Amino acid sequence: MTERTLQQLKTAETEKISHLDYFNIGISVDCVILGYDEKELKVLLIKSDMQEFSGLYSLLGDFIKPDEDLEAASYRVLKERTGLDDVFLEQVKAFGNITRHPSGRVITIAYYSLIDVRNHKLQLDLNELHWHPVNEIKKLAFDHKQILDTCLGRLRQQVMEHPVIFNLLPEKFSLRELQKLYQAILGVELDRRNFRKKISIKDWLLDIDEMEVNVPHRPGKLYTLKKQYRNKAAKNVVLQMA
Amino acid sequence: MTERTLQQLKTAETEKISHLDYFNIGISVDCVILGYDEKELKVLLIKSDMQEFSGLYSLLGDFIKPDEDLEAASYRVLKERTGLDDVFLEQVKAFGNITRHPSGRVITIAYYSLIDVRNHKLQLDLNELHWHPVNEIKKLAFDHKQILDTCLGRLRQQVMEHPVIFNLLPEKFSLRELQKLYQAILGVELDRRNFRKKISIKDWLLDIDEMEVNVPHRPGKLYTLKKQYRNKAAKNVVLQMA
DNA sequence: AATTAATGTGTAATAAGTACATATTTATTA
DNA sequence: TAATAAATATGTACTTATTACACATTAATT
Repeated sequence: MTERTLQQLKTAETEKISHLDYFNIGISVDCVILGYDEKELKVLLIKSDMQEFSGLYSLLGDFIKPDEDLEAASYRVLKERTGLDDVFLEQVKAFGNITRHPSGRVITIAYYSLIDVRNHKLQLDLNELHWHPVNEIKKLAFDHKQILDTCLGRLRQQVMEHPVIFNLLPEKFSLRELQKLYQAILGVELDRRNFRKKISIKDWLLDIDEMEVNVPHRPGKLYTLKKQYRNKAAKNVVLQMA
Repeated sequence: MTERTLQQLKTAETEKISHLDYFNIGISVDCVILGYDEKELKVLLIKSDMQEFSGLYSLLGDFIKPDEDLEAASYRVLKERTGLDDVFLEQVKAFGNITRHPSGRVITIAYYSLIDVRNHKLQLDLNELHWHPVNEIKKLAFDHKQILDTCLGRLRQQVMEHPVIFNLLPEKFSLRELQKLYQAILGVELDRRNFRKKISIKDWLLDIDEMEVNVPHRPGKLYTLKKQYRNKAAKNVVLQMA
């Protein structure tokens, strides 16, 4: 902020009209909540009942409260919608086209969140929330398709560099499950031996000396993410990037 | 945005108190305007005259107008402050801690911009703007040091992947100049032969069959960035990432 | 007992990254 | 004008990472 803008802020605080000029922009957060289930990457959506978007789904979001940090607002949306609070969440980008919201000017800050669907009990029914396979989504309300695509792009960018993908898996998982998940996110087939070599070089995993159970084939070893890489808070990820 | 939040928006529009609840957050853009001069990476700063930050410098920013796109706001700041309009600009991150602005709640969206200092005539004197070597900056007003560091991190991340660095150089440049700039940004020494190999593999450059002049040593060849990579608009970069 | 569907493992070939030295060119200086 | 300074231009051996690819083994199911 600069001198001149502070000047403007002070002016805005004393004059009613200026105040409205500078403060009638709404600010929201929107969360791309991703889960992995039945071999697909899915996103949590709610049906839009806005006339403009009838029949379309939208991301989960809410307005930011004046006394609420950005991260707090996105965690609150998650908590309110899913009941979860110990989840991975990272800011991706602000979206602010003038026309993006039919009811007025709303700038939104997009976050993406990764959730282990199997392990957490979500309270989906209460809110008419549903998981939708990301690959089948053609159109969403507002600019939410663009937000979704941007967040998926960020996820793909992060996934080979940082151990974020494990937030989508249960604590114990096999290398097959992990590889399938990478393939679902990256949209490519990976060679099994090369994949295992690559993962083992990163040294993220701990062999816990347990085996898969209830699989209709030879069970694989189970692994877990090493403790030092378990960073669910967005803060940690942000620090890594800086 | 969801049903419930739209509900809230509509409520906010009709009730005075709720309106103030949801709309008394200020939104600004702040620009990390980077230039390269005299072998150093520099950032354009203005002296803060807020009491809270006396003696400190701050980034260039302004409030977003209700009828103004985010990108338009940051381009406007650049244009007003430097007179430039054909520059590289990319959004990095929103910063929204409750306490980040002493005068009230202000969420800011940070952009970074890359400018060829030698080629553009900046109107710096009018605004009391000055270039500061980024390596000498210890403290800035607001959370601007954190914003600067985050933007520099983003720049470092981009610089080997995408041809953005050329926005800091004149149209024609030698490989020595390019290497010095990479070194300034990345903070490392690079081997000259390996650097040239790496750059030539990327196939970004066009040999224009000209030589440096007025250098106190053997002149090097001059190169220019191939036309297909000249993307100054932030839009293009965003698309690449998605 | 046979079948199914996985697991677990290694090597050769190619590509990319790193470390490193010498002859050449131009401007400057003695 | 000869010597010096400061850079340019260029290649190879070594190491590391990536890719392509096949077979014996295990447990559950039929």
